[in-house]
Amino acid sequence: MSQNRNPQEDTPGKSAALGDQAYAVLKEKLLRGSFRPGEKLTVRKIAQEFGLSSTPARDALNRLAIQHALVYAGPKTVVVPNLTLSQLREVTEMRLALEGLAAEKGASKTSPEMLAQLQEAQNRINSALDRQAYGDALWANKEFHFLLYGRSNMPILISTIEQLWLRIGATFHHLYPDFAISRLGVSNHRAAMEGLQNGEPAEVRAAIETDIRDGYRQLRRVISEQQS
Amino acid sequence: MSQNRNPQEDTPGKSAALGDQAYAVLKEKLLRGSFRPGEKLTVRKIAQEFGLSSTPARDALNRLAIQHALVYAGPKTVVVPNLTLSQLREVTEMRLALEGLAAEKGASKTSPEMLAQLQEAQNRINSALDRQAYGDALWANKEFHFLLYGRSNMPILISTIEQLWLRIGATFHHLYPDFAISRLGVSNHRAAMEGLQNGEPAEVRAAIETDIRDGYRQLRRVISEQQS
DNA sequence: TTTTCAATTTTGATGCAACAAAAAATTACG
DNA sequence: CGTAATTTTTTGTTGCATCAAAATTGAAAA
Repeated sequence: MSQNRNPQEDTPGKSAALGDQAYAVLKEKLLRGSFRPGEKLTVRKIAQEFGLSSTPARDALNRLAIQHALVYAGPKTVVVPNLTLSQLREVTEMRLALEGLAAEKGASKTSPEMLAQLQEAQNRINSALDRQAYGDALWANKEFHFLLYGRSNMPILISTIEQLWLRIGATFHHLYPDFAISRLGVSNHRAAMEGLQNGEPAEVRAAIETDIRDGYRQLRRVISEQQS
Repeated sequence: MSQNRNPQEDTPGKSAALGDQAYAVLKEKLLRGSFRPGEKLTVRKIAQEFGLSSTPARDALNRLAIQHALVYAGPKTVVVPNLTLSQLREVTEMRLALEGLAAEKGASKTSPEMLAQLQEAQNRINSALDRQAYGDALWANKEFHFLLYGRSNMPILISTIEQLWLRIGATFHHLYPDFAISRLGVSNHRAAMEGLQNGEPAEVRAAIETDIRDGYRQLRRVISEQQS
């Protein structure tokens, strides 16, 4: 749990204010899909939960709302977002453009250590899937992707991608109570690592794009069923 | 001056809070490059300037800082950002991917009215350049681009692009005290409109990409000179 | 039973004062 | 005269009380 507002993009100063912690925790829960979409969050409830006054609690919620990690359902009601199909489609197109770019750039700066790290992340994905620990699987999956993107040395790009993940994060919640996640992207990840090993950035990009498209189909199904 | 937090992406509720106005005004000034990069902004100064207490003023500054429209220079000092060359390069690559996408999507949903609006915006750009009113020229230029992007019906994409413009906005400040802006993108804009008229989205995308690259070269020159 | 309207409670926004930490200014020392 | 230490000022953060607006509940009427 980092007390930094954004692990990717440095924030030179900005000591860990009290409200930053609440922000970080909430953000992580949102990313992992721990919240039920549509769940209502109030200043006072957060304040009580974290044991602080309303000012920093309100800060944390506001920050998340600005990033659209939370959305307004009414003038005085912030809720965990529930993506519509058209929003999911839009985010997917953006992810293809942005993560494609990040993957290609990251792949062009490969190293043996990174490959090992990726493999390690993949192992964790597999083991989590075996244990049916879908939350962990999603988490490790996130690490796999951002490990690759991180090599691009493009902090702004990465933080923007993170924003997109934040938006879809809550939707994952629908994924793991009932639905089994198929071995999402195992072969895609393997293809990415192969491309990496052989110094073929375009191949890595293609693999990641396919991975994104596969994930899109999964979520699309969930959202369709959930909307009906 | 809209009291809405984000003109592109709807925010159903969220009445125009007091601090929202300060936020909107500051954001606009940032976008137009009215601030000198490196300029220090303090809570109390903003509070006094807008005639409010520290709480909403602090809110406004915080929001801008989250979006990186302002950055921390120290633990207690937010300043108007001064892009480095590498940041400019990064933003440019992201703009190419994102605005290219938006342009192409927007172009595929063209209409005669839009063409007229674009032409009107272009006229305003030209007249502003004649008057050497560079602030106005930049403003009309922004309108031209977002008019096109707006047709894409992709609000998330558009707000993300706006974020990027927010980041580079302040850099424009260096542009217009001394430097004359060459007729930036006049021919590119014409090419875009032509492609639009002929129903060639790919052509529009190419024109916009060229426009972005041209603008990049301009800013690169300014930043290089300013850094030395 | 359903709908409408009023009363009640909840909730976000704001101003303000107090506090701690960081900046800036000033002084002392080399 | 320049540098380091110290004092003074500035500044962000937080808690809390208050207010207005919105959400919720409940009652009354159709």
